[in-house]
Amino acid sequence: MPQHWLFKSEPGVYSIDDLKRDKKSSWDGVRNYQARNYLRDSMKRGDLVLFYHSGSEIPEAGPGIAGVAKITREGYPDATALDPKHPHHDPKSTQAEPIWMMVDIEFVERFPAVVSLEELKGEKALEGMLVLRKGQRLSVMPVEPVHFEHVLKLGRSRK
DNA sequence: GCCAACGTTGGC
DNA sequence: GCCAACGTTGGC
Repeated sequence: MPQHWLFKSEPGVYSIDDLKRDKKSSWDGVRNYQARNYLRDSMKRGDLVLFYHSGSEIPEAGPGIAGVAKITREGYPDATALDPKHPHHDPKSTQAEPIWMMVDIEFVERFPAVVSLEELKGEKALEGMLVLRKGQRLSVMPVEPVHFEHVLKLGRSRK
């Protein structure tokens, strides 16, 4: 059984449409230990990912879940942390002992319209969902299967 | 090991 | 642009 996750991205930086265009992408740049542990230890090939748009600079494109992706490659060393010229370079991370991890994902589907954070908060069925917790800043987090299924239903039910 | 200072995230 | 929440850093 595949597990379920939620990845946050600022759509101005990388959106579901960018992923649709690219078909696949490496999920690099995560610099939080708890998130790193999920990337390194828990994510498996075939796991499904809710693609979340956060803090958009475009006011009418508020935060929400924009679509679905799938994990195609399990955790491996984050190349941006090892590259001295990269803005996300971390001198503490080395080839021999990499600190930060990334996974690869591929595009699965884009919802006809983003399921807004406001709508998610109003759903009884999503009570307790991690991303809805106040002060929840993890960029990568697990999602319970029932919550995942409910979000899918919401996302597919609109035009 | 405590905790103040600081930086970042992200909703509003 | 503001600010609450949180993680990290560094002085002691």
